[in-house]
Amino acid sequence: MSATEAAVERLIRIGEVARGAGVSVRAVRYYEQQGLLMPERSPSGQRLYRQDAIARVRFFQQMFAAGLTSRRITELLPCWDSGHTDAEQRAMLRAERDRIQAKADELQAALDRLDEVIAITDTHP
Amino acid sequence: MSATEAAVERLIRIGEVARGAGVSVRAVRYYEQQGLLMPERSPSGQRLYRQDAIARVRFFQQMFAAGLTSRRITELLPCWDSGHTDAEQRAMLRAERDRIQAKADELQAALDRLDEVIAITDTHP
DNA sequence: CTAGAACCTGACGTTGACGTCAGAGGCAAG
DNA sequence: CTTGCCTCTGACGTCAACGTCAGGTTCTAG
Repeated sequence: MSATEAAVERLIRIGEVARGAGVSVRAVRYYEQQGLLMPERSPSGQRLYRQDAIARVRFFQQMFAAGLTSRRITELLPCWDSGHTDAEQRAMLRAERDRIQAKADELQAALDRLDEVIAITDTHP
Repeated sequence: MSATEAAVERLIRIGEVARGAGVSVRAVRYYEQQGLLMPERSPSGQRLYRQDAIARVRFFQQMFAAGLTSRRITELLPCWDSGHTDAEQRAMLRAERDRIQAKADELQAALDRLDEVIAITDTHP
């Protein structure tokens, strides 16, 4: 494996990214539109992604599931990519963390109430 | 306190329900539209709620926060009110419970990833 | 009696992450 | 060459839980 071979990564098309990450092609295009993913283009205009795009999309899904918006993710992507932050970004990170924690607590409370109902209705046939 | 007094509950108007539960008046009307809340009406057409409407609205909020739709809540309200369920309702209860649990796990995973980033960026000023 | 707060019924607007459709081009296999 | 799959760019549709506005009625304090 020469140095030039190491530098030339195998690029993949949008379908492979979508299948790899378990999302739709439409979703991957949407992420680009939101500034989350900036693929190269082939001479004919087709999107060409690096391998790690799949992991990135999975990461986006995880953040979406946690209630972050694509806008918020774009603002925090530099932290993730460079490992460097300013004060404002650190504050945002902590704010999001606290928000997610609060939401997790809400979920747990709802879970407890549902479990109560389930327990009651299981003994009351 | 006579028997008739006990039977006549003090009814409240929509504003009091909304303030008591910490939601908007619009939200309370919306819940009625979705079949979640069926208040009486005064002769002039104003909605009159029983005291427990406030607790019900809080319950709705908790279920919404857990990702249940108003439709799902209406389907499960009989369980909650009567404590009685058929097989289908029990299955729905368990399905919702599992969905919420899965979502809680996702949240925890997202939280862990954010905490990683926070830890790294805090040591990398 | 009157001003202002609270209430009423529609009905259209908002937000986010996509789904879906139309019409046109691109790419490998036979 | 053509068949069939993949991809492209718009652009409109969706869904849920409300927000918001308009125009009118009702209740209540002074």
